[in-house]
Amino acid sequence: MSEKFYLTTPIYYVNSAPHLGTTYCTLAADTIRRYQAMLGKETLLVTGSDEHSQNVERAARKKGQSPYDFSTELSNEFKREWDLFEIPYRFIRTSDPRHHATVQWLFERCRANGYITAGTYTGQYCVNCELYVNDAEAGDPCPDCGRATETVTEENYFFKLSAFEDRLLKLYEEQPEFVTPDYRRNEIVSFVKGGLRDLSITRSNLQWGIPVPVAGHHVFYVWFDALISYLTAVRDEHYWPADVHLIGKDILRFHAIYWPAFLMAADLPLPGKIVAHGWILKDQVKMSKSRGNVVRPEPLRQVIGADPVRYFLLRDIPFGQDGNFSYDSLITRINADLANGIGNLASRTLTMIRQYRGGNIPASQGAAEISAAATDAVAAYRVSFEKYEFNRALESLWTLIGAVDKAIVAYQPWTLAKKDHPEPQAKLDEILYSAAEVIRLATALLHPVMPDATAKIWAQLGMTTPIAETRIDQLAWGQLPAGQAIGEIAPVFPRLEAAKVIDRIQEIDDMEVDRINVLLGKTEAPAEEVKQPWAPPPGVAPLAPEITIDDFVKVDLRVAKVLTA
RNA sequence: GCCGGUGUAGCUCAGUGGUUAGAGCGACGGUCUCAUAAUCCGUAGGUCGUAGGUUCAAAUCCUACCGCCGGCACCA
Repeated sequence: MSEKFYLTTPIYYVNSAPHLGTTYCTLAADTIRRYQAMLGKETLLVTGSDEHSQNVERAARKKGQSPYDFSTELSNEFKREWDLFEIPYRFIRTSDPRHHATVQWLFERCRANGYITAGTYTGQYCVNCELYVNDAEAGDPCPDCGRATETVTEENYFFKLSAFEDRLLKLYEEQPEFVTPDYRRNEIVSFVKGGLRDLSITRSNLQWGIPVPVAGHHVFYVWFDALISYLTAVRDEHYWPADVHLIGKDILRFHAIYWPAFLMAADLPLPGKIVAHGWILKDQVKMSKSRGNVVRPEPLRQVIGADPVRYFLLRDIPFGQDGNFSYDSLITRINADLANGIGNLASRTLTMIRQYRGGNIPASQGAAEISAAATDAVAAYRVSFEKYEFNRALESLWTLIGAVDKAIVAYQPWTLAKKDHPEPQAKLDEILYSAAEVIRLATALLHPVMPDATAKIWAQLGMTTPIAETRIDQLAWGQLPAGQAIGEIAPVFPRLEAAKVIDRIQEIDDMEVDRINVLLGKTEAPAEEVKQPWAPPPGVAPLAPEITIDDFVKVDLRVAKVLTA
């Protein structure tokens, strides 16, 4: 009976289509899941869609659809994207009757244990937008429409979050990795130490939601709905509790505080850890619909391919921190590490094996320095990977790849091949075997990150066992069988030409935007204004015509501080 | 405002008291030829945010200031 490993992404809100942020999280989750599978575990990745909200209801109505039909189309959009990225998942919708039943069941359990109370909720509400505005004072403007909000008071049900302060602090202390990375844990600890207030978990004037099993009309509000989907997805299965909830830093508090408290209140086992990642910035600024700088995954996948995109995101961004996305860094990274790095190493090694050894892996122990470096790299990779430090894991592997490239130049196999004596021939076997064996080890370790490309290299090496069934905890130097016939050689990571690639991405992105706008019921294309050249605001003199560089060097620019005026 | 973090080469970062401060990428020059105009070698580039202090010795510890980032209750 193998160990199970259950992890989740957030269930994504159906107010928009997948973007690079949701894709990042899902790709990372897929990578973690594949890694755990290669440790021999029975794995499950759950993702899904969060559908109940006033906003969704309004968007659907505007488009002339029921909230359910609207949500169905959008959740299909997420499924479609993960399918295209070839990510295996189990999908849960909050509109699913099974989920309704689970939420109600959990509510009853919490209530039976005395953690649900009836109370009065008072807050600010925008009648126009039908929106609860949370940290607003009486009369504050609505963030959406700017009209004054009204103070509303209604009878609600509350969750006694305040009863869990001590137990939560004990959890964070006894299980320090419950919240990862550690700086996020510190934030959570200090927040809880500051005292917890009870949580209003129902609303009486919303329609599109899960009915609360009490007299009168109430539906569950936000978190006592969304979080519970993780449980719904595996209800009555051996997968619970989740080993990892992978989330963005913006929803950490709900996962690290509310969620364990709900589960404690219901006497259910707690998840293993909450892992929070950062945001992806586009050219150093936060992506947002209003800025019109949202990066969509589909053009990247179509033009560059899923595997290089996955590699870039995990290699270039320290997991947990915010990271920057730019076409320039993407293309540079792919060319340097994939095309010139591992791709070229595989290519040159296999070609030499074909040319000098008739396409059969030579028999050799390999070079001592390389086998030692490889053993270290494998260990370092695993340590970093299991701490979710993907960038460091990958970096340690590329140090090894660099060492092999260096060794090839030092050995000069093309010179050795011309010498028909046992000694140089043995040296030739040694370097060729070493290089091929490093490729095998690196490819196996990289398989969770780049499932498709690594399978191709695996086949080129002549491996006959499925790469996904390789046990990465059993990798050791020297397992590449001597005499094995290599497969057909073909480049796996072609070099990218920046200008062409970017043009093609833009082209596809334009089509994507149109398609998504139809889906969301938006008629006019938004955010076009950001592409307009900058214009001076009223009262500011228009810009003078630009000058050439030749004129510019003639300009004498000086800075002065005005002391009196 | 309060709390926490951070500021090191053009870019991304490593380096928590001890030799002339490092890596990758990018730039430039050279080289091999097995390879995807790849590899490899070399060069350029840093008053380690600023000002003090502790110490025989500080990027590394302390203080102040400046900049940036995060958290400070319901942001899916």
